[in-house]
Amino acid sequence: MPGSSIELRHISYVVAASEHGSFRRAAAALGVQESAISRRVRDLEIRLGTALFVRSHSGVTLTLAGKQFVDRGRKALSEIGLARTEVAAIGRVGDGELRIGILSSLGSSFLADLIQKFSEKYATIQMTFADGD
Amino acid sequence: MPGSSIELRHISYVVAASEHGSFRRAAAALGVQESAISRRVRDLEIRLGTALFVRSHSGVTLTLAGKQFVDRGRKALSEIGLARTEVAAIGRVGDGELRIGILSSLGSSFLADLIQKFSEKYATIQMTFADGD
DNA sequence: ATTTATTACGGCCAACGTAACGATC
DNA sequence: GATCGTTACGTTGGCCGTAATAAAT
Repeated sequence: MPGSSIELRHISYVVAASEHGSFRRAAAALGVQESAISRRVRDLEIRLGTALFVRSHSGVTLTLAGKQFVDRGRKALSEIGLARTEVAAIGRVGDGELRIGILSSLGSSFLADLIQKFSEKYATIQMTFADGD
Repeated sequence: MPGSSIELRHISYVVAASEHGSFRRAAAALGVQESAISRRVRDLEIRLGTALFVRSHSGVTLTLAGKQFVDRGRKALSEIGLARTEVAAIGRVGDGELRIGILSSLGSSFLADLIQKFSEKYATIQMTFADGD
């Protein structure tokens, strides 16, 4: 049994290999060993029941199934990339704008309760606790 | 240092938690322990730099960032699901239609070479080797 | 008492790096 | 010799389950 589920790293390997036309160059670009790409791709092909690449001594070429897989895989990777940037942007909204002159470690539960109640109603609140400056 | 990259399993946890409104019920639905969901989500939040859920004693609720993340995450999961079914469909095209009266173990290299040349030109060929019947 | 999330501990296995191999150019 | 993919071996780090903790209903 190969790995139990398809993960984004596996998809990255396939996409990189398709872009570079070779497991070797894909591995260099991703900073891993060539054998890692070879094994991940092979296990993925076993799980899918279909070859994704045709191997030759001059590199690798996508099969028809491989092309479809790369199309979908790229979209999935793109969605996650967008998720990261969007979430990071939201995380920065209001960053540093609210400053409360209490150290959280003092832990008067009044403030904690207040914030808790507030955050339950407005689930978008972002809290940043600074210890020093 | 939490895990080094966002993976599809982590996204599944977040989506399930958002659908069930609780880490506990999400864990039951996915067949894992509640602590696994709690840890994965926490590490993901650290990596993203933003809370995805507001925790309470009655369950969890998505933050604004969490909603965005779930939207994108669902699309990514959907793409991978489509990739699987499409690739499986392609893998089955022509299955069993080509039968060659030679056992691959006999290994006359002529046939192997022929198939290799053919598959280099038409990268969509699917090969199935049967030993017996 | 039940339901909720969190966290420390120990173990497992998926994935990796290293290294050796076979094949082609 | 250089480039390409594959495979065996040993290791490690990410993830999990168990179990204990804490807070609220």
